[in-house]
Amino acid sequence: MEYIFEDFELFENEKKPLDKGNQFNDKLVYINSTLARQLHFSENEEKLFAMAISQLDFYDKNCNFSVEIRVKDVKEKLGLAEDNSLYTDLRKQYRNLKKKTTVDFDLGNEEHDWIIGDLIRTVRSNKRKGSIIVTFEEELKPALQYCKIAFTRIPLDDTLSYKSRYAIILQRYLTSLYRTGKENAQIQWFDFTTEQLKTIFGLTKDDYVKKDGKFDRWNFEKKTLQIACDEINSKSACMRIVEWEKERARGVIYYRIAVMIATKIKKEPPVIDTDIEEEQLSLF
DNA sequence: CATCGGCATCTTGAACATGT
DNA sequence: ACATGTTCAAGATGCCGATG
Repeated sequence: MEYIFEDFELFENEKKPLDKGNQFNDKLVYINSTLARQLHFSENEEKLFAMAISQLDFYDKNCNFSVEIRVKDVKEKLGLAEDNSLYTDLRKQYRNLKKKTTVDFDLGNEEHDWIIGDLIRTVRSNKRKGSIIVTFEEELKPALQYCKIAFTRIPLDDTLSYKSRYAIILQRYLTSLYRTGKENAQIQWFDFTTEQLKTIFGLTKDDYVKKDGKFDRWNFEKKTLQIACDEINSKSACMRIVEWEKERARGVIYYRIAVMIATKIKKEPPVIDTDIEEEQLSLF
């Protein structure tokens, strides 16, 4: 599975804003998984990145790939303490974040074979103004556009409320697959092989493999999928994992995940009972 | 009897907090 | 800003019972 850039042109020529509508296709998912494999953020880094990229506007003609972030707002959203170490802590976190935004893609076009770079070029602080300026790498615009879609089509508050990064990743991925229909919040099923799920979660082949070479499925489920589903169900404003199950077909074990996403959110999203009725869905 | 999946518990290391 | 202590999630280990 290699990264393909051929559809980047499509996005360049796309007229409507990338973060409106539901323009996802298989290629997005394809690239998404490549990015997922390369971007391994901790929870806080996921949040800082999502906040930064949510401010990026590709349709601003004067877009200079810089976003100004109010430290006051970051502090509030992440629940950081107001003390002298605030800027020191943020400095450290942004430093780590920048390091982890290194991407390495095969281009395979006539001009270039591949490209290596950091999605974030610089991070500057202006303590007097109380802001931090994040500058993204202009040369990686296509990758940033995919990130923009993937990271900001889900409510920022969902991302910010999760403790497990697997919840953030799973919601992002399921959202990219989910087709919004006329009916609000229909249940849709998605199948993943174990290998696909590991890729989505940014795990390597060797993760959750016992010393004897056997895959540690129980721990894998409990520590990634189960935690992610539980967090989404208890905290997300718009997504519910109705259920997930294992299925064996031709020796390969599939995970089938039933998900529903509300596009119109009423005041309080209902809690999902174990056996949910069709009528209840329309309320959601 | 051997293998495998299910499970509880132990270990470790990264992230976070605290003190200097 | 750095060093040190603390916490907790991720991963490892190994037992147990079911299955064939």
